[in-house]
Amino acid sequence: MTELKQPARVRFAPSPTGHMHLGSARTALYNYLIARQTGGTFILRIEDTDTKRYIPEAEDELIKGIKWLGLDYDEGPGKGGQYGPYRQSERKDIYTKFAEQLVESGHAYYCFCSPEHLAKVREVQQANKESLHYDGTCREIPVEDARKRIAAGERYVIRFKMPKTGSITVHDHLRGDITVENKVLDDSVLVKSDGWALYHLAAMVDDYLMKITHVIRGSEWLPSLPLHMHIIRAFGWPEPTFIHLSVFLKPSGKGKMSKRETADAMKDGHSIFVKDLEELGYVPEGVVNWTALMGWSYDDHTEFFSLQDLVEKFSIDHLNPSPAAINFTKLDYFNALHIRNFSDEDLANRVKPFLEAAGYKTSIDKLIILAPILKERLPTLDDVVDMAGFFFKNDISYPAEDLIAKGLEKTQCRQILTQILEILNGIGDIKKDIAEEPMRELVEKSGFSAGQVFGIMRVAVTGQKVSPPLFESMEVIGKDIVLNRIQQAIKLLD
RNA sequence: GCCCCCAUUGUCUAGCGGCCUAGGACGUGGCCCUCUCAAGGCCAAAACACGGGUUCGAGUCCCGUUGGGGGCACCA
Repeated sequence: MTELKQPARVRFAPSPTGHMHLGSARTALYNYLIARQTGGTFILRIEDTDTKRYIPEAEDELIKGIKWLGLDYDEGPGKGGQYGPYRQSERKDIYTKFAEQLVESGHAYYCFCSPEHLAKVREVQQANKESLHYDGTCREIPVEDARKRIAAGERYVIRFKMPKTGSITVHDHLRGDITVENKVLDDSVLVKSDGWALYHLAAMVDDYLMKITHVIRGSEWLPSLPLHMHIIRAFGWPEPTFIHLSVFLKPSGKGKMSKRETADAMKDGHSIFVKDLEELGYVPEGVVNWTALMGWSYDDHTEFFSLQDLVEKFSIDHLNPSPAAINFTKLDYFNALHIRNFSDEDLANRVKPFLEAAGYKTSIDKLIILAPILKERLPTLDDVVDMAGFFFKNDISYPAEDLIAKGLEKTQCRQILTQILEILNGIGDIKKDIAEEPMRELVEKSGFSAGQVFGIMRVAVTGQKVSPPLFESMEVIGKDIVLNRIQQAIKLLD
């Protein structure tokens, strides 16, 4: 704890090509945590160099998502910062400059191969069961010749000139040293024929220029770490600490979530997309706690963490490199745990939009009163609609048979209701401490079980077989409406 | 086909050579509490993939096998 830490400059660098999912959320979280923990800087960088896959709404969703999670960034789109711009689409010239520098220093070359040629090469390699790689056609074209062809209008890309021999050792903070033979590495394209840099170049350039100290990203990047390190070393830049996070697997642990499985999860009220999670009634505290623990742990028993706890306790030294299967039931658990932890006011405010979306007219005051009896019963905020909707309706409706308690006849139930009505009518107030005692006496006299009597009463008053505690509920509903509903129930049994 | 990574109960994980007859949590089963549903309490079943080494001693280190995952684009 007394360990001195240098302020980290870290970045979350998503591409705006789709919905923000759990994997991204965790990557963003971990980046945020070490930034805050070290008094460093959390940067948002949009990697939008692929104009073909660009989705205009995606950037907004991304920003909304990380803000919802509570991860505010220090530098990035909409925030500025001295290392901007923070959208790669606004940095094209920078990449071109560095790419040319690589050509100049002999670490890269111009390539004029057509896509058709490349496809054919791949096809042949595939047929021969060889590894797939560029065939090197343009590798040895003298730079002066290449420049002439470019001047003459030929289309070209810039490729990295990967050494043919030797090996490179890279370091991943979770896995240690990884050594690969250069000959299995490819002459990857750095700049496309449309002039846009590819990830491999753009990200390395930006990380350097933005003075990134720790690169925390998904493990799908691990195979290209050797290439990235070659690029970094070709420039002679300092090497950031690389941390490749394991991927999330589908609940069965067999592979990633497919489109189909994602849709099926949604039917169950679960999703891997941040925006869905919000709509489904998950709270950021729960999502953060849950995702933080998929791949990281504090000790052998502590599991409840607020964002602030995580800022204090997170450590990149306790990361787990193995892939983790998503466990939605555990998300439900963490979500419920955090909901229970909310103050009454907080819960009231968070639950209100869900009731309103369901068409109920609500008031914060009433919700604050309700909060204590609701808290324990809400796996998600959305559950408030089923659990507490009856507090906000004028007319409740339910099938008459719900009024007939197990083991009782219709007439017996009707009689009980009549007695309940009498008792409630006779007392001044239906507050719990006033109403409960006479009701218990009724149970005693009737010879039926508390479960039977209160069950009938519950349906009559709430219209539901499942509800928050009866007497507390009646108190909130108010005497007039309670009596009225019981009368309705009696009529229903006629 | 080639390359890389990973490997403790169903799932998330603790474990960094002796504190392990392997700990916690979710889930599951049972009991208690109880006006329903929850919440809470108690209890139970459930794991070191396999085979070789190294060591006085291995879940922990090394090698192999198997299994799983990821990557091999003018995507990120």
